[in-house]
Amino acid sequence: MLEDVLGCKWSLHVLQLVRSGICRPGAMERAVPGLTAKVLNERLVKLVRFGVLDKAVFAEVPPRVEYRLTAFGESFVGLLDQIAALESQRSGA
Amino acid sequence: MLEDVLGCKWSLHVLQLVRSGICRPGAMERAVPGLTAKVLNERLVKLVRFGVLDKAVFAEVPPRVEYRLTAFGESFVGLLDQIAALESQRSGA
DNA sequence: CAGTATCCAGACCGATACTG
DNA sequence: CAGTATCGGTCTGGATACTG
Repeated sequence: MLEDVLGCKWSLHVLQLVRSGICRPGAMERAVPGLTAKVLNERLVKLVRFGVLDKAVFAEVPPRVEYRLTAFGESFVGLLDQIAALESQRSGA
Repeated sequence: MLEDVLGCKWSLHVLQLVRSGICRPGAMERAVPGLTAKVLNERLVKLVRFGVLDKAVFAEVPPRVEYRLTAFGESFVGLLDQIAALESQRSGA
């Protein structure tokens, strides 16, 4: 699963975005240069399948969708953060 | 860097191997079906470059090489373990 | 606006052969 | 035995177009 989530360079960005409140596909697409709807969706779907994200669909018009971190997802990105911290600690300090 | 390490499906296996004492290329190749010398080496080199592994070359004949986890590497795999634990906890329980 | 299908190019993996 | 170079197949990402 780690493989699947991190096998794509965008996954981390997506997770980061959701965490910073950018939880709508359109906004994400605009926020990350180079990220296309297709890839974004692939990631989103997988993240949801893995229980990292939750999908909330609002039956409105225009359609609105929001993604949120699940409890599992929170822990998950937390660990990821620790790794990032470890890394910057190594290369930076 | 996370990207680079996990962008390959073998990286985790390699790390796991080193941790379990299988630290020589030949042994690794034999231990993991489907893993070829080329890919193994690519991973090893990158892992060393990132400071996750340490390479020890023995000037013997036949040539012997051993890879070990650095302090950074230890912390790194530790975090990876926590993620794995989190995951099994999620799907298993 | 969200999501999907199609097409194409590029990257990566895997096999083989060769050097030290 | 360790490591590198080359070549070919495959899989994935990226761009475009279309549907709900």
